Amino acid sequence: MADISIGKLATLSGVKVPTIRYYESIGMLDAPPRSPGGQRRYGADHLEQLRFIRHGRELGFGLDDLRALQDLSARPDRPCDEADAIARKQLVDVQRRIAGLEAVRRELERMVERCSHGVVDECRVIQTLSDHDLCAGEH
Amino acid sequence: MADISIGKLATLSGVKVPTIRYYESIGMLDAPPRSPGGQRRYGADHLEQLRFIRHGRELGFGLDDLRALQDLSARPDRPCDEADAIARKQLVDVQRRIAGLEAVRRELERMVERCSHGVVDECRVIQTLSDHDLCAGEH
DNA sequence: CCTAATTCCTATAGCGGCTATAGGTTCAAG
DNA sequence: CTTGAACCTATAGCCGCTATAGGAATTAGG
Repeated sequence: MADISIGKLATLSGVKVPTIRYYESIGMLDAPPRSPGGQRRYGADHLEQLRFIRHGRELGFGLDDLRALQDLSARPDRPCDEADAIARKQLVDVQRRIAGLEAVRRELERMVERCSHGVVDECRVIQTLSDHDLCAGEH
Repeated sequence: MADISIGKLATLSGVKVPTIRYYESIGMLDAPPRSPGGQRRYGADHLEQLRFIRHGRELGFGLDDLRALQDLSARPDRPCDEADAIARKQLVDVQRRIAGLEAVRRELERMVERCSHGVVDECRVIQTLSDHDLCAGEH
């Protein structure tokens, strides 16, 4: 499991090659040793680190939050309040975004349902955009 | 309702001053006439145009879609199929995003609920990020 | 009418989180 | 030993703004 090329690491982690280099450049991923010719050679620890980042990104965490969580995971004896707080903040944020998108979804459904498939002048889609008062609720 | 300054237009439309200038710079908003000193002077038509854009943005449309919808609304005798298609595409996209966020929300709720409020080593938040197998579903 | 505060102007850079391109080097298979 | 794939760096671009700097114009008050 050692001396993995960046391409192999990309396949194993599901993170694209340029993204891996980007993570290294901003200090999210430890810089690996290099081959004699200067190419990156990763180990199992890098794969683990990258999977942690990827999983966090899938859950919508920002890279700064993930950096904080990474730092915490390196100190296993510290209380986990901070990690908990970051996750809760993320949950609240996701809930807020869902609520916003639900309102948008309802409005779009209304628009599309009422479209008469006639000409633009009578089109509910265009009308609704022009006049917010045609909307059912706020968004 | 004529000769509105950019600041007033911002208040009336709910779009910030730099954003209005940005919209003009990318051709989303018609360039208004200028005062003798070179300041922008808007009319009621600009306000309407800007409210259209703002409303569309609130519904999550991209600026390219809004440009297409703007063009359509200028041709009231054309069939509204295209506007309908854009709105439907947007609805599908919003539904997809909601579904993704719901999956994320469930996972975050699980993480947070199971946090024992102990030390990092036993923290479900960190553990789950490190090991995707601890997740209930895909996301 | 003059001043001072506020608003306005342009141009440019930065945000997050990548992604794409160009032009070159190294590696691995045959 | 050759070829072609994968690698390297550096830079620019994506979206939709937002912030900053360094001025010029406008407006309200005295």
